[in-house]
Amino acid sequence: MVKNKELQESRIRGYFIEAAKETLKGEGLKAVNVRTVSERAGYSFATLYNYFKDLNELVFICVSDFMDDCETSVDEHSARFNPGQERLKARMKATINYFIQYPGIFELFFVERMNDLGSGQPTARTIYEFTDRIVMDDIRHMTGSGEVSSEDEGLLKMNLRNSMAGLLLFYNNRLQPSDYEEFISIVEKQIDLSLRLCVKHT
Amino acid sequence: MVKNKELQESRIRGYFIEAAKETLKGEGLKAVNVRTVSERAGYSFATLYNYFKDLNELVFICVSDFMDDCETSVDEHSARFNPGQERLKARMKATINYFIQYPGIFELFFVERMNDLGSGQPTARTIYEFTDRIVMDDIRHMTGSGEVSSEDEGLLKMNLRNSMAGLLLFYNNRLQPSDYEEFISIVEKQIDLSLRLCVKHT
DNA sequence: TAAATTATATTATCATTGTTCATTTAGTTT
DNA sequence: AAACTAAATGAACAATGATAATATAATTTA
Repeated sequence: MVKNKELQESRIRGYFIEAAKETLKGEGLKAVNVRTVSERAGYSFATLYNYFKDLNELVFICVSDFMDDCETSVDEHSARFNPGQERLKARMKATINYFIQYPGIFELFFVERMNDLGSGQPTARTIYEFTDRIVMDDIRHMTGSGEVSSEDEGLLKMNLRNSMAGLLLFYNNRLQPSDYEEFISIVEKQIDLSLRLCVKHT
Repeated sequence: MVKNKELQESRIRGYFIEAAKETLKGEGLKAVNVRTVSERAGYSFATLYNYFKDLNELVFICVSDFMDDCETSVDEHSARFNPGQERLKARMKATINYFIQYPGIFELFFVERMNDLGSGQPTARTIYEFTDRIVMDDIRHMTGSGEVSSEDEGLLKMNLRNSMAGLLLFYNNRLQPSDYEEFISIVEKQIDLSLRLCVKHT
């Protein structure tokens, strides 16, 4: 029966994916290697190659899982706000907090160049668009209500995207600023600044 | 004679450093390995360890060299402008162009986490401050002339720093946007936006 | 049910890269 | 020339990604 086989296969793939995700969340990308992940999944390292082309394929399957995770977390943290500026801020902060909580995932998303082959290209676009998707609804809302002009819509999105990536890059990779409190205060300032640029009469 | 020995040693160190820099500029961080670099320097791989603690030490010596390179290039490209807004823009663009020209160096500066040990910590701070140093003079000038309020001085610096890192991160690592022309136009927009935020009556 | 076939998991093995160490080679002093 | 010192190197090991041949388990067929 073909159906059973598919189910079983996808379960085993799932064990490897789960193991890779745990390792990424806990110890980061550097700790993800064929032997560690396979052992965590309960298989020999060679078995991994029966279910994935190579380690990269496995790792980048995790990317889309984490995107869903992150969006869910952001939705939860912003549900109590009305659409618009306040919710936008909440969503930005939730996104940043997600990546702070799991530096390994940030690394995976933004830092590790989508290795070599064509398999990376679509992933790259997905990630790029991910950041826009996080803020899209609220920016649309603000454009709709006239708070943001339609020329500024794209600029705001761009500035939020770039500065968020920059903030996380410096904080996660460089430990700068060194403590979390200070970092959060800088995040606030950066988001307010982006909004100040574009939002009329704040 | 002790002096001779030091000179000879520092020359040989220089051969390794030069080889590492060439490889970084040309093929990027991934291509830098003990054997490649040593061969390029004209020595066996083992010789490298007579002059450097390990490969990381060698690589991070390159960082400060490249910072100097970059600053020189930025100075050249902005020399014809008067201090202030226009020169600031020119310097930002020159910085971005430098890293576009050598994606491997960007990777080295911003992406590769200063590995593990304590040797990384000071380097991290140096790099963080590097971006500020690029724009410092002009922002000071604008504060002095009253174009930028003293509260906004820090915000402008922060936004420029973060958004520059973000822009390069997306462009270099993700090839997004895909062509250079479009990227440059986005860079223009981003810089203008940062300035718009903070500079009075532009 | 036993044999044959297929699917799955694993061990053995190789290639690459960073690193160390003992040995060789070259240079210097006596 | 012999003894000594310093520099350069090759042999070797560990970690990691990957492949392929073999062993094991499951399934089908006679």
